[in-house]
Amino acid sequence: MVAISLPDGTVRQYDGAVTAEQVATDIGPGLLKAAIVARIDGVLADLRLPMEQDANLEIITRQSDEALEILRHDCAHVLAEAAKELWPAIQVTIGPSIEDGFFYDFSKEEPFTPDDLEKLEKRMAEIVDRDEAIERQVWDRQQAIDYFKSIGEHYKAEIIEDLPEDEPISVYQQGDFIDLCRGPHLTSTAKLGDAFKLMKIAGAYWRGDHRNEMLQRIYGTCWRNKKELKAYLFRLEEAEKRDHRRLGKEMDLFHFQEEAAGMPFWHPKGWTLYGTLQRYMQRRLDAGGYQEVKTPQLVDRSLWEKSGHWEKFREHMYTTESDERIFALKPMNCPGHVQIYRQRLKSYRDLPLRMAEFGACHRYEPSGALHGLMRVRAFTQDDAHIFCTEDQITSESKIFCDLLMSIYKDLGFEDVHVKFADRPEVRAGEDAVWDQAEEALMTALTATGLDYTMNPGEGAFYGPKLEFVLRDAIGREWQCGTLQVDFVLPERLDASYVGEDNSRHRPVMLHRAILGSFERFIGVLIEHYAGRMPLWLSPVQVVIATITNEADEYARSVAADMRAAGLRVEMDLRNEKIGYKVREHSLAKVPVIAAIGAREAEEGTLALRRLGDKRQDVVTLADAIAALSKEGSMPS
RNA sequence: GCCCACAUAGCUCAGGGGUAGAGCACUCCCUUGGUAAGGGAGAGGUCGAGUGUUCGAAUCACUCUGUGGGCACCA
Repeated sequence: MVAISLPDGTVRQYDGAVTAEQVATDIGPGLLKAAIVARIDGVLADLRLPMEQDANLEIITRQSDEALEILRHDCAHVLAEAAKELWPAIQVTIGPSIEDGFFYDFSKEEPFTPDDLEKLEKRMAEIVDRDEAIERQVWDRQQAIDYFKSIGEHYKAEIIEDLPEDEPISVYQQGDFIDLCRGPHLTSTAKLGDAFKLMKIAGAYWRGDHRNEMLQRIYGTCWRNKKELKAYLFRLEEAEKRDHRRLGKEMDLFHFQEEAAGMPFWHPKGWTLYGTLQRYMQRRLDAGGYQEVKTPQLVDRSLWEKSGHWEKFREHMYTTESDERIFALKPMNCPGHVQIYRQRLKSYRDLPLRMAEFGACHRYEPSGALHGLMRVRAFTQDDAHIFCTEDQITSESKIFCDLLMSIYKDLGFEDVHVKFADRPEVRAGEDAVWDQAEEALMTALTATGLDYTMNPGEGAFYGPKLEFVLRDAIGREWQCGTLQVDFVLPERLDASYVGEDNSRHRPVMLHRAILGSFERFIGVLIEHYAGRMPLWLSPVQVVIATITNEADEYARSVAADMRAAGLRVEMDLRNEKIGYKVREHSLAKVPVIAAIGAREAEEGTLALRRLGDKRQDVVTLADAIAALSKEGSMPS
């Protein structure tokens, strides 16, 4: 007897081994139809996997998130089957589900064309219509390797060869297509449905290593039903409208051009936004006990050799020669800050010493890495280094995290993804030092109570780091804030302090940035707000738009009064209809339009209209200035 | 850096081996109109750069630069 316990507490008895599919059938046709996969004793498995002993069973239906992942994974398999049918010589490699969809990497002589995507989609639909049963088989390791080699699937054979010895080799067959896969999968291709779409062709290195050959990756999206697919495609379209590169142009904030690839030209409005953000940061850092400094852009290579950056990053540094010496444009501020630190003998009483700089850095980033403001070659970090004792690491880290979260909140970011990146394979420093650094940082992170995920092996070469990650309009992740513990640089650049015991000690350096770079953060900020910045950050806070020329003089005096109150104001006295002006300034994302005509001029009022709002609010000039100044001043 | 695609007016884009087109923006004129486009006229381009093929190249080929999507990289 086999007893199958279901989530609602009921237990079903069977004479012998039974499959989840059978149980679902017994419960009802509705459940069977919706069933995607089973969870047997907490582990996801095929619906047709026989349960030979008592088990806890949960039928995962189409509605669940886990089912969606299975659908996407299956969709990848169907794509691979379609590709094999259309191009028999193609080699299939891997095809996992990912956020919103899946991809599959192929090795193929001729590149895929956009037309191929249509052909593939059509063939995939046919495979779904064929209702091919998807069957799991467990093969002998060598048999599997031989089989995949015999059909020319050398990548598959390589994957099996690299699997742990004790791992069972499971393959899935649908129609004539057999693929190595851990599963689980649907019972049939028909269950996939029709809510999928191939999105784009890309290149990707085999096993993610740039020394390997480049495969052709096809990305697709897959959903439970057409309605969800349509909603997703609509969401993408909407997100495109928030792209900071597009808004940067539309709102006249910045531009790029060929002669300075990866280096933004900030226009007046963009620079106003930048400046406002910088003043805000200055205020917060000042209140946080930081001292602001400024270090040289060009520094002799010898300093970079000492710091170790020359050896590791020389290819990515801009250099210039003068007086037969080689100078590098600074790619970072740390060595400069250590020079300032070293200028006077420091005591333990000086620590923690928090040294901040809005440091303009240049890095020759690989051409393929450039991406609007998010990844540039010239950028300004809101950088700071905290020189402290080992005992102070945890408390300083905690203080920093709190400051960062408070600033992010002011800037409209409530949910921040925190990652803890620990020791990389190639690193400087003893393991004991790493143990200590990681533990101190982890203690601080735990103390903040923030949720985090691990990012194994992704720490800096000199120490572990926290990454504060924000997302852009289409969900791409960008690291903005960071906190790094460093025992190495103080040693290399000989920073020290005199301790209570009257002998010399090495301080620890905490590298930290909150925005990361002004460029990237502003890029994220624009997308986050879809260009509709809060009043205090808006480059233009109010446009005074006249309805007729008769109001011109009043408009000028209103503008003067508002400017005197510190508001950023523009006037629109053009001979255009008010509807035209409203449209234009709305498209430019100006938060407040103050319309004035003869009536307002007469009464000393303004007709205020908030961006996107149909209503207008007629208020006196004095009230308007009081309210807007309050709302428009930066958070403190 | 690697794979694929793209580059035409300030912007968004159409066209395509025989000397360049639209809409918006811009300039001028008319219009002074109460909340997301009033009307008319005009000006504006070595079709990213270079080399080649051709009687002829913006169009075809190649190289380069830049951009987009990925991958790799990210002190």
